[in-house]
Parts: sequence; structure tokens; C-alpha cells
Amino acid sequence: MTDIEETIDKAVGKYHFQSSIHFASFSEKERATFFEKKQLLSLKKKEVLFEQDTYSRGLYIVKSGKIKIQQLNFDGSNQILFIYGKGDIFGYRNLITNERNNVSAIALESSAIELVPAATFLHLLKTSNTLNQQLLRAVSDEFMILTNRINIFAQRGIKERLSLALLILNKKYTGKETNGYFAEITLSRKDLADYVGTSIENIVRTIQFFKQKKLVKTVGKSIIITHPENLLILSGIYY
Amino acid sequence: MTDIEETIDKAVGKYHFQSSIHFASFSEKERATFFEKKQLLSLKKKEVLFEQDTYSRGLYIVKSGKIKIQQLNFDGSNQILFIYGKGDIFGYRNLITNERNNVSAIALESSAIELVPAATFLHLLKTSNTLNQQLLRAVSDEFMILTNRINIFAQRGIKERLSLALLILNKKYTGKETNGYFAEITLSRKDLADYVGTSIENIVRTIQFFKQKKLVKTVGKSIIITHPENLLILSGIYY
DNA sequence: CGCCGTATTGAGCGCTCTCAACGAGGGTGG
DNA sequence: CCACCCTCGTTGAGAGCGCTCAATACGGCG
Repeated sequence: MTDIEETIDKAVGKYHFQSSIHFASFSEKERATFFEKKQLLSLKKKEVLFEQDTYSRGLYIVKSGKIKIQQLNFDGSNQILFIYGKGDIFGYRNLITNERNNVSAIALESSAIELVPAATFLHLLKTSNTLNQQLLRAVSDEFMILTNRINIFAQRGIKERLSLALLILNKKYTGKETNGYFAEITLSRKDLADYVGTSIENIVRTIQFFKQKKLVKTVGKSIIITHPENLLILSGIYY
Repeated sequence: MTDIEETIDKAVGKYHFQSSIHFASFSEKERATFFEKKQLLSLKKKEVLFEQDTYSRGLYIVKSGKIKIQQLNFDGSNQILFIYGKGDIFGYRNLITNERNNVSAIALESSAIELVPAATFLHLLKTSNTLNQQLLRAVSDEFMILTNRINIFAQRGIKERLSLALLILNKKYTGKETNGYFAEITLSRKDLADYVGTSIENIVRTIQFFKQKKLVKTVGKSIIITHPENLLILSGIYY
């Protein structure tokens, strides 16, 4: 990774997280209990993993694919809050607080998900201080990132928000199948709009603008960043 | 409290939190250790409790007064993320993650703050599973609230955001010195603007609009909600 | 009284949203 | 194989919202 790429990663890292648990620090017994009753779920594109206002079935771990976490409003508008990829862990916070989900989870592409049932998770939470400490650290970190994101949504315009969104998505969509640092972002215009918090038309126009400025290129419907350093400047999170 | 007030409280409750620890569930020894080295800080209006980019001195508990938590951007814009009042606990998340503060804390009025030093807190965190569990539950709850707020900032206009902000502030500013449910919100226009994420002029004009619609009245510089139920409808979080 | 910080009002521009129409591409059924 | 449909993306135009600059009012304090 080049210096520029590291700089970008560090700056963008304040606005998204990879939720995970270090199972290495678990005892052998804890790890065994954790995975004892796990189930493997297989989701097709657009399939719903869980619905808003339901209780969580357990803790989910993404083995492959991508899951969008979104919140639907009364007026029909929709906000995508997170996009989870391989290794990400979610769905457990509502178990801890014993509240209904305030979001839905839907597969963006074919995905394989591991489910640790609620009973297993809650039992281990009572007995394992390691798990408590790990989760506390993870959620605290994520809390900080959410505050940073509120700042962005409250203060920045669409160009800036889309710039940042694309830089985040570049990381989410990077994988061994893509060419080094630059990923092919295959999110639909609608999903992008819901992620950035604007209309589809605005997304399309802003992408055209980025193309004119040679910041990105498009291949079919997907987007590839060509000059992340300029996109970073445009995002307003770095100077 | 009337039915309407309860409805409002429930709806608005999804967008702000009262951070706290139930010391009752601590053992006598834990409680003693926790407060063993506490310090009492006294802050004047506008005095800085801690600065962005510094390490946290410890965990803060508000005994009286109000503290704003804000994040300053490169371009000079400022976002108020939270306003803490009596009983609120903060400043500890950065201790857990061992990162610098991503926000500053500044007194909105004369405030008394209890400081539990970092060493004490971190020591107890290692040994007390009760503390871990309590904090994990608190931060998980707050996480959910932040996601709800991101949705608001991403999707809603100024009228809606200010409506919600005033309803939240009404709760924060309610106290035994005020008349029942309706509080006198004394936040300055600048702070309101930084809280809602807009300009001072926009805040002033929107307040004028609210006054015309008989939703609020102003007494000097402070704002008093007169028809919270209509403000709630206007906020778009309830139908 | 004069000063300073804060609040208010006005005007104009630019951004963003909405409505509407058109284009491209993939899938399905005749 | 072609015609049709459906979904998704793109483009255009106009209205409204929100931002910025600038000027004026208000209120507390020295």
C-alpha cells in the first residue's frame, strides 16, 4: 500500500468500522460454547435477514457477501446506515438492550451468514468477562465513529457526503478478486442514494460531476475510483 | 404527566439518551473503589472541560449544570452532538478504546462535575464484571439512538430537525425550578444552530415560523414550547 | 453613553428536491 | 427470434429550501 493510500485509509477509518470479535482471546471452552449451536444461513440477493421492529434471533457473522442495514421512515424514505461484509458481526446490540430492532437487514448480494442463537449469546454474556470486555471496546469504538458520521450528515453537502461514501465503499468492496486498492463498487444508484441521504437523481448528477473531474470512472453500472486523493480532498475530512 | 406528554416522551426518547450507571447493583467494595479518588470540578459558563484531540482524564459525572459535547471541523463549522445534564456520565468511552477525544466538552452554564480518574476507572473495568455489563448495555442503547439520529440528519430538513431538537431540549431543560412539563430553553441561537446543523439565520427564521404557528413562544432569548404535540407532528418522527 | 456580543431581518444566489420524460438492458412469453 | 415489459439509470426543468453576506436592532455592562 502506498503512502497516499495509507493516508486515505486513516482519514476514512474515522467514518466506518469493521465490527469483530477476537476469538483468539477466548478460552477453548468459551469458543466451543459460542459456536455450539450455530446455524448457517444462505441468502439470495434482496432477501431479508431480519425486519425492523422484530426481536433479534441472535448474533450474525458475515461469512461471505454483503448485508445492508437500513431504517425505513413513515414517509417512505429509507436510510442505509451500514453495509456489512466478510467478518462483520451484528444483530447483537438489541439482544443486550432487549429491544426490538430499529433497522432491517437485507442482502445486497448472495451471502452466507452464521447465526449464533440469542440464548447462547446471552448465556455467554452473563458468564464471560472476556466477551463483555471485547464487546464493550467494540461498541465504544463504533459509538465514536457514529458521532463523526452525524457531524458529516449535519454539516456537509451531497458532493462531500458522496465522496466520503465512495471512499468507504471502496474499502468494503475491495477483495482479492479486485485489482489491488481499487474496487468495483456495484451498489445500485438507489442504494447509494439511501446511503448518502439524497435522491437518485442527485447521485447520478454528482457521479457525472466526479467523472468530469476525472475522480471516478464507470464500467456499466459500477463505479471505480481513479483518484482517491482528490476525492478525499473533496470530502472535506482532510486538508 | 398527561397521555400526550407520555406519547411525546416515548417518541422523542428514541433520539436522545441519559447516560448513567446504576450504582445500586455494585458491591459495597466496588462503589467505594470507584469514588475513592474522585475530584470535584467547578466550571463557569463557557469554560472548557476537555479539548478535542486530548486524552481523557477520566470519567465525568454531571452533578449540576449543563455540558455541551461538540466537534470542530477544519472549515470552522462546529457540531454539537450531545448536551449532558444532571446525572449524565461521559468521557469514559475514549478510555476504553484508548484513543484521543474526538470531541470537546464545554460548560453551557455554571456546572459542577465529578471526575473519577482514568486509572481508577480502568482498574475497575478490568476487575468488575458488573461495571462491564452495565456499560455495555448503556453504550449499546446509545448506539441505537445514534443510528436513529443519523437518519434524521440525513433525511430531514431544518424545520423537522429543529422541532425534534426543541423537544429534546425541553426534556434536558426541565427541572424542579421550571413549571411542570414546559421548560425554558436558554441555549443561544449559535448553539442551537450548531446542534441542529444549520446557520444562525436559519434558526432565527424557523423559530419565527414556529411562533407564527403558535408552537412556541419566546421570553427574552429563551424559548418555551407551547404546543409540543404539534411540534412532534412537524418533526416527522410520529404520525 | 458607548461598546460589544448576540439576535434579527433582508436580499440574492446556489444547491437540492421533485416531477416528468426518455434511454438502456435484461428477462419473458408469444 | 422478436416484441414487449420491467427495472434501473439518465437527463431536463422548475420550485423551494438553505446558505451567505450585509445591515440593523437589542441588551447587558463598563
